[in-house]
Amino acid sequence: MFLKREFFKRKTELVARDLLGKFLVRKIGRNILAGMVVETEAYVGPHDLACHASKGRTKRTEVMFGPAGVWYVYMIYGMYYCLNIVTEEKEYPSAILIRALEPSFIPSLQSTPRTLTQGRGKRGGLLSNSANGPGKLCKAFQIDKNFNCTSAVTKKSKLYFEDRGIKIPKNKIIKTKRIGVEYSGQWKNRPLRFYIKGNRFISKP
DNA sequence: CAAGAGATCATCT
DNA sequence: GATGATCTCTTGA
Repeated sequence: MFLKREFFKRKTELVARDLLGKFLVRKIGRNILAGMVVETEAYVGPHDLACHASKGRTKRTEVMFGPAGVWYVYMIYGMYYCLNIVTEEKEYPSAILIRALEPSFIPSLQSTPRTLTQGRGKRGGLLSNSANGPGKLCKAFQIDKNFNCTSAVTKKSKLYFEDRGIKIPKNKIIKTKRIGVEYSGQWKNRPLRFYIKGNRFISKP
């Protein structure tokens, strides 16, 4: 089943944790790519100095002040895109960065199974290094600025989440500090990064 | 292995 | 004009 707005309209930390084990699904023409979310980071509001919205309401951050279940995609370092899903109530700017996916086959396709091999070289097969980072997963899933401000919770969306019945037990979830936010003062050490313990598709231990 | 540099541009000052 | 929610490649121990 596909995740609706209600799922995202909750405390960001909770959503970030619950997103582990869910599947990101991307439709490209007749093809479908999917991957299980194995790593996320929460950016939890206007006082979170690592959250872009802490700098105020600007053209770029506007989307985070809107309703939950909308994509926030931005370019970073002039080279990569980062995919985020907006959470919580309107007017409360918060989002979750999707940091890594475990590539998967799509059992429902009876034709040749597709794997996540679009992003980088190498021949077919499950690549452990094609979606293990926010920039790389966007490349692999062909996600760019066109998705910014679009909804993830309408049926016609070409990018959305599914619950396929996988539950990650609490003792399998690691909670630690976020990556690349050294500038954010006290917030840099807050445990707002979540990943599945022992999973080999995460971006960093 | 770890550490450092460079690529490259949208966004904000 | 500076900087970054990144990644890959190079260097050196």
